[in-house]
Amino acid sequence: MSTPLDRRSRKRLAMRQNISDVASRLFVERGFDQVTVDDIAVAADVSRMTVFNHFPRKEDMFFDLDELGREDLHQAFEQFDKDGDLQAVEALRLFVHQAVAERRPYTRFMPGSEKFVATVMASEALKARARAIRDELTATIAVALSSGTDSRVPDTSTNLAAALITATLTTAFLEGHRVFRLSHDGESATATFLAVIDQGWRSVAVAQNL
Amino acid sequence: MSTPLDRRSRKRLAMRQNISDVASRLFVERGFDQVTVDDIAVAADVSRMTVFNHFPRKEDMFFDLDELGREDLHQAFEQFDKDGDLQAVEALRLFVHQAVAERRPYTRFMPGSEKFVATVMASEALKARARAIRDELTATIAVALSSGTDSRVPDTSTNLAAALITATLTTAFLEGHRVFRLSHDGESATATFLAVIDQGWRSVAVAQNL
DNA sequence: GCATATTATTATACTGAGTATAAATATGGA
DNA sequence: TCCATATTTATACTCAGTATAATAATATGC
Repeated sequence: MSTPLDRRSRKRLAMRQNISDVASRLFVERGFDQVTVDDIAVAADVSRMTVFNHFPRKEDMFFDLDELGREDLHQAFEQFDKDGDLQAVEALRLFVHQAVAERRPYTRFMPGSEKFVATVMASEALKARARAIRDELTATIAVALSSGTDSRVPDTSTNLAAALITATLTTAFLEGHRVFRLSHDGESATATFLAVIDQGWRSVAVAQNL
Repeated sequence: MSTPLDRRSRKRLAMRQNISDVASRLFVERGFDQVTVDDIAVAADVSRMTVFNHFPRKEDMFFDLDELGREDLHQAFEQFDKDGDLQAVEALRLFVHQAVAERRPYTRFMPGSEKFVATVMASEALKARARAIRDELTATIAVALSSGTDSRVPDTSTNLAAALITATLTTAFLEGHRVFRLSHDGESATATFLAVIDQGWRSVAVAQNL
């Protein structure tokens, strides 16, 4: 998966990571909209243009996309046979459960992630980016669900299923954090998260059966 | 509902409408991102600040929110008893069917609306605003669904139901327009739209029954 | 090592959305 | 007409994002 990197690539990665880290710290401390790109450049001790060289949008420094489990998702679909939509949908549900069991970062409800979520919630720009990522995820899932079918391009039922799945994932995530904010109990937050997942998935199954 | 307006209010409304019309025409002609607020101000023969006085965001000139059926939605809920979620959900489905039957603007699939959708699709900024409106709608529906219950504040199941409903509405809309783009047949586009609605609503019913 | 091509950083200048403020103008009521 | 309240306007600003060209760092061929 990962080839050994030469020095240039390593330095580039390190630069990128440093900018992202510095920016994320500032965002959490002061709020996304209260931090300018100049602030970040100064704090990271680079020029403003270097920041934009690594991150085309300010929001990208906070949503470090590759960390959010996109590659995981691809793996999830590859792990299972896909000769029917229903199987792929169930594979996805199992993947989510597995991710929780393995305590992958994006499935954990704890003070750290609470601050992350709070920072997103406090900024229209970050919420907008989160919504865009959500829609990209819907498209990705729709394509994945249809890759096992004849047409290869998502039909109406598949697009509906993908939209319902993403809606479920989003709600599970939000409700999990809502419970955590109220209870400060990661266990019950996770339980809520998985309950929403399973409840939503049963709905998708209905949509799948025409 | 509407009180008779004095001249000042009438002038204000007319100014707002004119700016919105001029802007929308330019957006459709050239694309949202190819039109600056200055362009709009010049075309409407007002100062730039007047434009922002009536529309805090550039996107608001294209999404004339009150035209998109928000008040209709409130009416939809008021028309029905709400002593249980299931009834409110069904009321909403009937409202959508009724809106189609009455050929309300936002349920029509025709060349005019095709250009509208194409303009939105061609602009990240407009798509972002559409997503934000979608989330607001989800919250509105969640509150409406829970207003008949004891707690009055949406619980987890209600939030999931609202999210599934919005996902269904969005998919129905997009699939309707996709069919129309392919077939140029408003009838089959509408049929697809309603089919997705009913399919999605059956899913919601499942989520509602725990 | 040295010359050369490639890539990364930087300075500078620009566009365009959105905000703040205060002056000027229009409207409504007495 | 006089006064109060809205509305429009000019001006100046902040900040994200883009374009470009110069400089610095790194990789490669010799």
